[in-house]
Amino acid sequence: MGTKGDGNRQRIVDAADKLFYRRGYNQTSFQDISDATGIPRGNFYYYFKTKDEILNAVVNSRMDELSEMLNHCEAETDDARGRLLLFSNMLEVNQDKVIESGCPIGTLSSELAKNDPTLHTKSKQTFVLLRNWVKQQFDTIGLSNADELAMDLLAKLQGVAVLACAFKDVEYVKRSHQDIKNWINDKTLN
Amino acid sequence: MGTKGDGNRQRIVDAADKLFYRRGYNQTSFQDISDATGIPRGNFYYYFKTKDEILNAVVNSRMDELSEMLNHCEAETDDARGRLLLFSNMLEVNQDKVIESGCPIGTLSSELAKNDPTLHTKSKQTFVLLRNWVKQQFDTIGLSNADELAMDLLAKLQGVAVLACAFKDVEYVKRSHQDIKNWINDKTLN
DNA sequence: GTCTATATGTAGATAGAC
DNA sequence: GTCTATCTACATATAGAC
Repeated sequence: MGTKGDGNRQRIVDAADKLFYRRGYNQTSFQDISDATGIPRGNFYYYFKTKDEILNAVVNSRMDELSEMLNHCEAETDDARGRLLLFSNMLEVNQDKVIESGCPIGTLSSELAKNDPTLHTKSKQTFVLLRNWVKQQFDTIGLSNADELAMDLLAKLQGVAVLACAFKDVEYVKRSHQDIKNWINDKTLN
Repeated sequence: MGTKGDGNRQRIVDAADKLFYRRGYNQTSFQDISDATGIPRGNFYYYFKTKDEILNAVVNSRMDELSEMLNHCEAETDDARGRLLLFSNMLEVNQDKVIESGCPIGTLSSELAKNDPTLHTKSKQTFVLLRNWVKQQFDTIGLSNADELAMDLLAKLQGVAVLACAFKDVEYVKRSHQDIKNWINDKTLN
């Protein structure tokens, strides 16, 4: 807190964030992060005891950014439907990254599910955050099955992300995004 | 062909298939496959020049199994809707594995998208096989947007698989499978 | 706080005896 | 065809000088 190293710590987290997304957690080495930041490998252990701790910091950082984005959606409009539509825009806004590397939340979760359960649980937190926020929007409208609708919306986004990345298809993303917006309207308009 | 080593070759492929699914391609070592089969590490290079070649053989093996399964769906009924419903049962039949490790096709594709493009292209073949088969079923019914419907169905399955694995939720799988069956009926019943 | 040098383990891949 | 021994590279992690 307030010490000189905080800048370096954040630079490590930011570089790891991008690399974990683009290459995966397991395929990202300390050397990769060192190359990206200019900070020597050995120095990382001053900030983090293990690679797991870097992942922890990355997930926390992602959740902070996500919360900010969701707060922005809330600030834009009082209408829950409008908030959900804004949220769903994420898919098309990030379409290039999604086509290249998939959804950062989904792919990290899928990767870590095959390794350490502790790491998988940590990565899951981002999904929980999303699920609760989306549920809250459906709740506001007064829908009794808000949590199921939240899961359905997240599943739609994840499914599109997996196929968009597999087939590298921009048009598919655009079409699917429109389908999702139609679905949101369908569920939220009485 | 017909030589003594074919049995060992298949044992390697089968063990690698399971390990690539449960631990991921990158996280599976030759030692892991050796432990699973009892065949020494160094022996693998008699059958495969590189690890990539093992992946190639695994994907080919998976496509053979998948083709067999799809042929089985076709043999069961002449009704395209019935075939699609049978196909969608895959989700609930394999629910335990899906919850533990996700969809074998989707997670492999997502993993390899972050590494070698060549490997990703290879893994994509399984998706292409599925897409074409599902499209063919919708075609049979006479739907003009058969390919879009095929992508939509695959996306639904992938989305459910990602979330089922992330949240480890059996009830969610069962409910979503029912939703998918309803969707298939909705699209195929005039 | 920052850096270099290094320890230790294990990965994929090879050589060569049998 | 099958196996052991080994090579080379690189992974995470540590020790200790500055």
